Amino acid sequence: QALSTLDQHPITLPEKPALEGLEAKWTARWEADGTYRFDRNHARHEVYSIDTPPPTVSGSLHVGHVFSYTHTDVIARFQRMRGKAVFYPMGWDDNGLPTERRVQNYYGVRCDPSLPYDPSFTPPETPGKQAVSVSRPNFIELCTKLTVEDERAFEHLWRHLGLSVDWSHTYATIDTRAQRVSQTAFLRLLHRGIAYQLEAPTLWDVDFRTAVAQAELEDREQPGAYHRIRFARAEGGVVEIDTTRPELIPACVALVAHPDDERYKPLFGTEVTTPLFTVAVPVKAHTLADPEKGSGIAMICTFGDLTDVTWWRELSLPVRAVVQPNGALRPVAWGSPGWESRDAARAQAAYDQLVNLSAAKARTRIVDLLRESGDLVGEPRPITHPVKFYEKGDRPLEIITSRQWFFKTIELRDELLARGHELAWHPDYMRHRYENWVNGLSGDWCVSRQRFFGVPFPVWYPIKGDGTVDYEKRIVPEEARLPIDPSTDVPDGYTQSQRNQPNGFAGDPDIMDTWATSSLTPQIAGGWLTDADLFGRVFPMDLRPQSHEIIRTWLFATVVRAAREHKSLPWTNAAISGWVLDPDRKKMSKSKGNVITPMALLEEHGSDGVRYWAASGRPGTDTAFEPGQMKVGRRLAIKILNAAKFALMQASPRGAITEPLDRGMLTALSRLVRNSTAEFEAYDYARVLEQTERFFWSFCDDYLELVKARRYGDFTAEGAASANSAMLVALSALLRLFAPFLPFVSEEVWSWWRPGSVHRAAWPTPEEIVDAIGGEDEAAVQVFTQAQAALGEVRRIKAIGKRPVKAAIDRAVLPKQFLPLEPAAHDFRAAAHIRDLVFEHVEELQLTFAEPVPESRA
RNA sequence: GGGCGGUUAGCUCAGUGGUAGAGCACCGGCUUUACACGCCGGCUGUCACAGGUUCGAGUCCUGUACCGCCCACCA
Repeated sequence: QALSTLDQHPITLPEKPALEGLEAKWTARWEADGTYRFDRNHARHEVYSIDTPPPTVSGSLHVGHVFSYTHTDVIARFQRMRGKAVFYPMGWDDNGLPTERRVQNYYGVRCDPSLPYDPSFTPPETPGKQAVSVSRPNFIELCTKLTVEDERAFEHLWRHLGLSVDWSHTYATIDTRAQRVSQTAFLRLLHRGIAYQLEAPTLWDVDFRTAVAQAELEDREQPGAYHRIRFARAEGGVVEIDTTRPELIPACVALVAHPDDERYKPLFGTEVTTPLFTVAVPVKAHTLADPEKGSGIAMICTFGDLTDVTWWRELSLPVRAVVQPNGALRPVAWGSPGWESRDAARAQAAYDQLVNLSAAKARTRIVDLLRESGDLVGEPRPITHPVKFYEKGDRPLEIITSRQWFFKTIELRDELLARGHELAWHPDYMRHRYENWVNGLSGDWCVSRQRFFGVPFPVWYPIKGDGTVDYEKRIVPEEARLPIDPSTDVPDGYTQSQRNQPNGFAGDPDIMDTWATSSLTPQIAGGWLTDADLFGRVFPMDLRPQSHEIIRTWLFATVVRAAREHKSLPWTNAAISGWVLDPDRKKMSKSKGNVITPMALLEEHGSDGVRYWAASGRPGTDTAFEPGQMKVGRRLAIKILNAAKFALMQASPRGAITEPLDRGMLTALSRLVRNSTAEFEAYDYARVLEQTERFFWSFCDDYLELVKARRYGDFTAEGAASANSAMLVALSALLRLFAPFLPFVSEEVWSWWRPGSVHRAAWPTPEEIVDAIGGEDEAAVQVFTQAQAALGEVRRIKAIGKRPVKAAIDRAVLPKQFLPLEPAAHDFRAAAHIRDLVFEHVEELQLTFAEPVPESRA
């Protein structure tokens, strides 16, 4: 800011500046003043909009959240100071299994979707031993009630951390608006044939009893064992297969080997008989069979793994399913249609020992049976192998045939790759994860879950006269009716009494995958459907901040939905945060028991101190949890208080900035501002902090120390005026450079002498700084930088005091380096902390100042 | 098996072809009138390894090793 404007405000300094209490003071003030309120009276290009990740409120916030949300806030504050109207909403992810589990335990209830809504229901005071069954709407009410309390605690923490969120723009992924967006988008996809229903083998969690999507899988290395099993050949003899899942022998529908495998070529087209159950199954050829694995020939079961599904589909095999949704083997009447056996009595006798056992228990049992029957060759050979798990599950996934909703995504692959290319990634290499995922998509997106707390599918089905549900004839509501819950709401033309009756209707029992709703966060937060004016000003958004492990889920799904609904990207930039690692280099997480309460950290180190540590983490880079860095940040904040106090405590006289040291410092500062702005534009906030901090410490330790005597008036009034004015110009710019990182201390110091909030002040420009000295002063920069270097040398002379002074100066004060210092010589002579030693020998120094400059350096 | 990062001081990490850096930790000195929550100084390096390009490589290229993450078809 120009010198003249710096003169316009009175300076009010506290006796003893301190960080304590700044969070409470300024969060209240910012709220009262609406400092971070989004002003929608701006066109799209004047807006910077952020698709804030909605944290899962049923969990607790941990230091990883503080880390990544600080990154977003730093960017938001920068953009705001650059003059953008920043749209920075906050969402709460309260939709999904984690909340559901928490509510069940907290209130002692269980959701039963067949029950009618009870408006007068209140949960028991203390959860009873027996869970109380409640309707889905009642269950959702309890979820909402509990999450509201969680959200309050989260908001308090976020405010204390200093997030510059506009708290009038909040949403929850289960709230009415989100449900309406989610259901509307679903119905539109349904009408366009992009959402479809299919009865098909699906990955299934037997504990949660729900389908899960490809994106929610993880592989875990599990102990297992190869079992070599004999199948009887029709013409006599046996064929041996290896399997890790012998309990699925009753579900075996074929054997398969590679078409080029000479060992098994003679068997293709023949039948073999399964052990124990004596079922005749064909031997087939398929290229997915690996001759190197096991005995080279595999058993196909319905269904042991995803390869089984592929074989089953491509080889047109029948289904013989034994695993139930709860993971136990279902009762089977051997000899009945589909379960034909050469010896049904023997099959039944064997199977009766397995029925209703879990897969793991059935495996143990069948091994005994196979051993007794002589069909087990040798003993099981232990191995460890990757097994697919639901990421939140405890038991391996099964594959169960069920009716599920899907969104077509495979057909979109090329467009999705193009969108990923179009998106600006920070850091850029994160785009590979997305491309990797899109290229590896193996099926359409299964979006239905057999759970309760979520957005229901807004669909009913007519029931035929014979009482069967007609899934082909869906009944869907008008968009204007949304959101609806088909388990309690009644379709037009029906009455409640016709629910689940012949010639009546049935509601779709499922809910949507949590990503099916959270993939619409830009639409939910931006007011799609409800506030077209707002939506037009914020969408597509500017920034999606998120962590890298959910690129394949949240980021991917959001890109899919925007491509479908808006034919665009949902945002132009994706900023990917790394993880916080504990001292063992492991990701900090609740399960590992190494999580530190964020509020305790903020109280110990101050929000600015914690933010300093967080903002030092570069985009995408995993960062060690390091309280030491928080202490450093806290010290920096304290230093800012004290340096500002020094600059402001005797801020007159003021006047033209004439001294070379002052002019050089400001020119260097203008270059810092130029670089910082470019780095911030490139989302490299950590570098801005690092370089600003470096400049600031030198500003304190070198510049302020050198000009101290001059500003106190030891020389001329003009010299003092030059120093005072330069310090004010520098302080103004430095405070604004620090403001995105250290919002509390910056605001505190700003309030001593500047009007308004620093967070609404204009981001500094190189021009405003050099304007104060009438343009860049390159010669003065040399004085300034040489002064910094020379000061270091001079300090060493002092420290080496025991050596002969002449030798020390010869070593340290390289004459050629000192030439540009002559204009600052009086500052050097006056600098208190070096005066005592060095300038006893001022004669020597003056001699060195007089050395001519070598040609090579001129 | 495929992909992506990383490897620099005891620790955490910057380093954008041109004399190896910062902070922390450690050791020593200093009540110095903004700050002892401060200031000053010191110690600490086969820049993972091997080749190559270049006048010059921590930096660019090739390969190897190790660490981490993402993905993949569980016989």
